[in-house]
Amino acid sequence: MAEGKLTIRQIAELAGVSRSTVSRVINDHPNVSPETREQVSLIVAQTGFHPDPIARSLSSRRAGIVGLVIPLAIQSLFEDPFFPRLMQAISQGCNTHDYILSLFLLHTLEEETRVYPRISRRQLLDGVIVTATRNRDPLIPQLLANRVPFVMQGRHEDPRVNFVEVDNVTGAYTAVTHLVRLGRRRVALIAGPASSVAAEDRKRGYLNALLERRLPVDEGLIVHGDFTETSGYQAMQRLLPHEPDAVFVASDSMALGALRTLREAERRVPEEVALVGFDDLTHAATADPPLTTIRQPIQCMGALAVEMLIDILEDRAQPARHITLPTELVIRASCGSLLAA
Amino acid sequence: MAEGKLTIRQIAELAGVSRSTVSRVINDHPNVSPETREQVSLIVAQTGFHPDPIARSLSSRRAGIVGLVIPLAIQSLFEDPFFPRLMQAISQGCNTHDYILSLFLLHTLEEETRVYPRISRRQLLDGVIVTATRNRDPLIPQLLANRVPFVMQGRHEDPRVNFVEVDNVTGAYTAVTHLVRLGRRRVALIAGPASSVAAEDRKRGYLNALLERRLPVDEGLIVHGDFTETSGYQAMQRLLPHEPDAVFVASDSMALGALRTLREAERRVPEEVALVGFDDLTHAATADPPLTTIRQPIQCMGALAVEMLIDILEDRAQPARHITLPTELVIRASCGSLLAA
DNA sequence: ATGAAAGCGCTAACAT
DNA sequence: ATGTTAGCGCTTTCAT
Repeated sequence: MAEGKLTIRQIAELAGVSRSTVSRVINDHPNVSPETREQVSLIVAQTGFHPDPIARSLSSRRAGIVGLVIPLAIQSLFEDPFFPRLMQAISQGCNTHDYILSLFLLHTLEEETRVYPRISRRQLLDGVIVTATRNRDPLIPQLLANRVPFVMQGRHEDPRVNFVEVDNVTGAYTAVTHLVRLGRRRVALIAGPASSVAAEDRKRGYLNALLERRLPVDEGLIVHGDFTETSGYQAMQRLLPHEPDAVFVASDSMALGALRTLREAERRVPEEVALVGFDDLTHAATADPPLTTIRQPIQCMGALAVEMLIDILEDRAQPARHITLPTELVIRASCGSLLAA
Repeated sequence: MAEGKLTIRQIAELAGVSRSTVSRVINDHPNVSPETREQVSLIVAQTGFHPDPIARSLSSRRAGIVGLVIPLAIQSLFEDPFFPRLMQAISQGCNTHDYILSLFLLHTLEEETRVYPRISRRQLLDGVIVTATRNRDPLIPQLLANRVPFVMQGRHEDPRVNFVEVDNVTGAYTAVTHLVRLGRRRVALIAGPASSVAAEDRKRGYLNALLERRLPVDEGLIVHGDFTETSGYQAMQRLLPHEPDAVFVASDSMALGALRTLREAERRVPEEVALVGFDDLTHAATADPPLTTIRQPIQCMGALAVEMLIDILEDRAQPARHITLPTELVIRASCGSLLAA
């Protein structure tokens, strides 16, 4: 139990073997006789010895640390539970696999330019998970150039990039088609920021649904927010003069904001304006009226991102992997499906 | 620019000096002549050399990594923006000081028992920030025993513990006194979990305010939640039969839940039941009615926690420091102050 | 002011 | 199966 400065050397002396043998025991190498292993393990357990991770990293060239990068965090990190849920899943995955998670939230472009190089240098970090990227995030080419193993949450056009995403196009398409089938003809869109890949895909799904039904695309019915409640509130205000009879909102947070606008404007939901959100956050179910939404498996994405990254780290170079998870339409009151009933 | 395997050794050769000298230049040691420094710096810049942080850590016994521990994260991390905001501030502080932030979210007791020892062993982590603790979190004695430098967000009874907290007692006292002054006589409390230090302090503030005004303490008017919206919703339901004319709710998230209950029960807020929350989250201002609340400086707490920890890391052992930040009563419609106007 | 040399604690050939 | 040895890349005395 006595600490002090316990090293592999002392353990070797106490066990009457060489340091290599202790190292082998610690790292579960095969070439150790059962008795020796037993003996050494005993000493290790008795002394409470734990190898110094830094020294271990220096010789083995791996640190057991995974980075999670969230660029431009300031926009919606505070308000939107998306990132907390993702982080939670990623953290859990790291805990399970005995990796340590380092968090890089980049709030400003200045921070980004300072911190990106440190992430890309592939020192300290074994691999990286990158999330919430805009279309041309400069981090990606840097990571590729430096051969840093990484996985993205959200798709990326470069085929070399590993990613886990959700089928945003189909999700949005499903939402809009659902509204159209219910008889809505002026379906508006509150989109996410133009720079976001997910937002872009959801917009495409919206357009696909309209085109397929031969419905006109009215530019006045398309407005942009930044995924926050406040931006949804403002977007809905801009939409009101164009008299939509339904709105597909690209995130639940924005949908809650839109709901607030509609309440203030005394428009009945879903009778006058039907609403479908995206995410299925906890708050969606308790909104007034409860929000119909496209559920995306956030935690699952996080868990898969970790799995994929660790696979890459431990197997080394494989062909790039792309996983696209399905979404699910969750029908509640806000879309008007339940009006007939 | 050519990478490959750039080490301090190559730089030394290129600059025609010894490795020690390069090390001195890199670390801004005084004993280097201006010319030599100039010369070496030039080579470093030209080659884009960056010392390997792991090797550096091994010799210097410091890694430049700070841990952030959030125990029992599952409860409210998803829903309540408190932690994201705190993390954001802590992350920013780390970025500023060139520390890397490692995140430890412990979701279950099993994870806790597995991960706590790794945190306490003071390998890899230079120091730790611990947040959201329950009364007797076993991590604290472990950290103290191992002499791990750490700072808590939230007070701790052991005087050796450094912490940054908010004056929860006075905050709650202010909220309740405000309600009493407005003529409310049956002021209820939706408290946080009994295990939380902050929740306990807010309860004490509530009790102090009642006692000072010689108002009876009715146990039926005190219920507990877990800081989430849902728990606030349920807590308010339990409160309704006891007919409070006001409620102090220990977090805005719970207050939003309480508001939902009151809306469903068709109780008018603030006319029939006045409400004061705690936190001043973004959603408080946009609630219907807008929520009177006790603002606490979350970001400031985070920033100060980082500053304090880094002071400790770089100055070494000082007497323990305790910072208590003030709260602020933010008056909106839900408390009834504006009824007269 | 500079360099030589001894580690930091561990892993991983290589030798036996 | 076990031990010997040479690093991993850097910092830091200690000489000079």
